[in-house]
Amino acid sequence: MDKYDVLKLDNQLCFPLYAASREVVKKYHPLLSRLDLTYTQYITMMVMWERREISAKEIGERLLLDSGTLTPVLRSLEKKGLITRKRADSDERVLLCTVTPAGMELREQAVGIPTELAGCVALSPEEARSLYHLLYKLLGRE
Amino acid sequence: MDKYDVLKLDNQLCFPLYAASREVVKKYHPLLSRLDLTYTQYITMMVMWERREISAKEIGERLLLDSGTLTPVLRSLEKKGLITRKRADSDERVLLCTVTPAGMELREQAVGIPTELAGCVALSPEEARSLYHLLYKLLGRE
DNA sequence: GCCGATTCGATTGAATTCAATTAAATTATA
DNA sequence: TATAATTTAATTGAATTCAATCGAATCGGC
Repeated sequence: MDKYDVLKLDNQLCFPLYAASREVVKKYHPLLSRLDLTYTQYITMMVMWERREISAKEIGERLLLDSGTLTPVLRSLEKKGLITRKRADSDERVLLCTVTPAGMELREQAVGIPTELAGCVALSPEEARSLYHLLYKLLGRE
Repeated sequence: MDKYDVLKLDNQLCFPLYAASREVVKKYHPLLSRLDLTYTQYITMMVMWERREISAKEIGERLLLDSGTLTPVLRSLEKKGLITRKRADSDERVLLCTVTPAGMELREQAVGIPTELAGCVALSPEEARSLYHLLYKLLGRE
């Protein structure tokens, strides 16, 4: 036991968090490529399916993404015809995003993905619940 | 309760994993910038501090990173004088990385980081342990 | 109305991240 | 020994990711 043990990879909490996140996103790849979506585009569409019309700022708050990440994602979703982007009448600084009918249709093809992915995860339902709560606690959201 | 509930952001396990990973890496940023290291460079140096001499392939296995990510990281660490890169005599395909004296000295400045970061994390020791084990289980490594 | 502060989105630049491919070297097999 | 298969890095290309900065629009106090 020496003072450098705190710097061992196996003693880090952050590393498995970082690695697990990348591994799970990687598992989504084959499923999402069938919908021609990246993972970031997918979670953005999740917000759009829930809210139908929402400002770019609110999307960023929900996903914890800043505009440097979100701006190209939203543009790409608009280019695919899944959302529209327009300035709000009441405040020209606000970018309003609205899901299109084609965007809503995509939800039909996406509905199988969560269960399909759950099959790839080696956690019991209680473990998954426990992990979920710990992560939200880590995010300072409960 | 309709069939689209599985697509709600709040019902995803992957999203808080993805968001928490980015948030925690972001917390490292001010600490690591004092060492002129990015997070990826930091965990690579952790491996180097433990192993002193190791092949690029083994680093990738340890960090779950492929060569497309690792190659520029190793080059950058060499450029800073923290490691050296050379081909193995026994097998020219193997890239051997060795930590330099300057690289070992950097460990002295890094040793405070884990405890400094622990202060930013709102989890009790038991919760942290529990999260650690769940993440390694998710990674299929226990 | 006027001016400074704030908000919002876009832009830029550096670093990841990974799939897919290539190239070189080694090993295994006929 | 030839040839095929495998291993290991490197390269390429597309998409993130975020810090820092900018410009336009709005808001607040006077």
